[in-house]
Amino acid sequence: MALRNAILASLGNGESSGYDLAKKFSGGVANLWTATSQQIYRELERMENDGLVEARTIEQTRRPNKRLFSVTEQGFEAMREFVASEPKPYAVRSELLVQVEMVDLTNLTDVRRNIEAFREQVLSKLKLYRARREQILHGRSEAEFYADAKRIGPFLTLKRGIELEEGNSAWCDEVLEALDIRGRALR
Amino acid sequence: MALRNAILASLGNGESSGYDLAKKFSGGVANLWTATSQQIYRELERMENDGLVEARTIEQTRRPNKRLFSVTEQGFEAMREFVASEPKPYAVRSELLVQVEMVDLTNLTDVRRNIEAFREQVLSKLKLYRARREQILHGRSEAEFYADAKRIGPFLTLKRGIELEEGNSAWCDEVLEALDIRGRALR
DNA sequence: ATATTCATGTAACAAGTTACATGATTAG
DNA sequence: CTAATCATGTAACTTGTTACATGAATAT
Repeated sequence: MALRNAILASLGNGESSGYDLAKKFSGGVANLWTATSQQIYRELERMENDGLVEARTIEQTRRPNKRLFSVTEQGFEAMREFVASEPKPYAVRSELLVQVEMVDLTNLTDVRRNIEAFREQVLSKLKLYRARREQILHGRSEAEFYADAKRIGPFLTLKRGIELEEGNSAWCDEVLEALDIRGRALR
Repeated sequence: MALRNAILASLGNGESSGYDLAKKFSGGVANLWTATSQQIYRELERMENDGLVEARTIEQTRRPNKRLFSVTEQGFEAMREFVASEPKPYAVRSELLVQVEMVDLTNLTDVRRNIEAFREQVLSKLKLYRARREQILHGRSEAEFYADAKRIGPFLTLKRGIELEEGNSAWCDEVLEALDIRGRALR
């Protein structure tokens, strides 16, 4: 019932296929939820049975046919109910953090390598997010945007995504420095 | 196999009971992983069968007996293997972010209320984390700490926790301001 | 008096992951 | 010519969540 709401939120931006949603939820653009394509196809089927979304099939000649899903009035009602409820506390699961926690009990250079690789991923995500931010603002200041725009929700969540990755990036730098100091001290 | 590593990391700080671990993993102190007590008891049992941890029973008179778990040599070997492997990308699941994404399609005041409540939780977590930080540093500068301390891993992950909550706090303020502007513009 | 803390667990169910399957198309 | 993209799904398995159960001790 939780992925369900994330899918509704995403379909609020307009109809899309399971495939499109899967791309958004694969740790990519939408920083608010992660899910695999298998989960999404399964959940879309259930949501269709429950009347929260409806699909129209697009016949394609050179591609497999696709089904574009959109939110029904019942789906919008479900969103209103969800927003009126108290959200569950957020959950973070980071294997990298677990590895860093273990650094003193295992291997410093292994951890270092994983931090460096992560740092690269973070920086490329950040580039994407910032470009998307500029695209949405389209020259307006934030205050102008908040007053004028059709929708501000997706922008506000994008902002959290940007700050999260900026935090990740700064943290990587701090950890790398700490590991340097540590390495010198232990030698 | 993932909660397993988080538990090993936690037991690296010394033996503890399922109950103690459950407290740490219930979204509380350890910002690197969340799990319920049920998951933890189940996983500890499996880990014991697999020889990664061992338990000694403490007989108590006025409390139920408790079992204190500690990492075996096999457990340490498992940690070294894990640290040598590439970590899976982190997963975030935040119902609040999903609600914010929906704000334009539902109800502004409901979202606002949930943000305000979240902000309070964030601030009290921050207070805890910062106190813990000072306690660990114990008057030393970070550089001194990195060179001297027995373990730096738990401190480095705590730092990410602090920055994460600072980010949450700043983001709450921005969202509240955005919703204010929005509210005035829509009136 | 009542709620919270300590301390463990079982059982049922929901959600998430991994592996497999298909098959044409287009970009490098 | 190889890899990636488009587009959908099924099946098996592993995790995570919720509900229930027990029962004394201590804090409000």
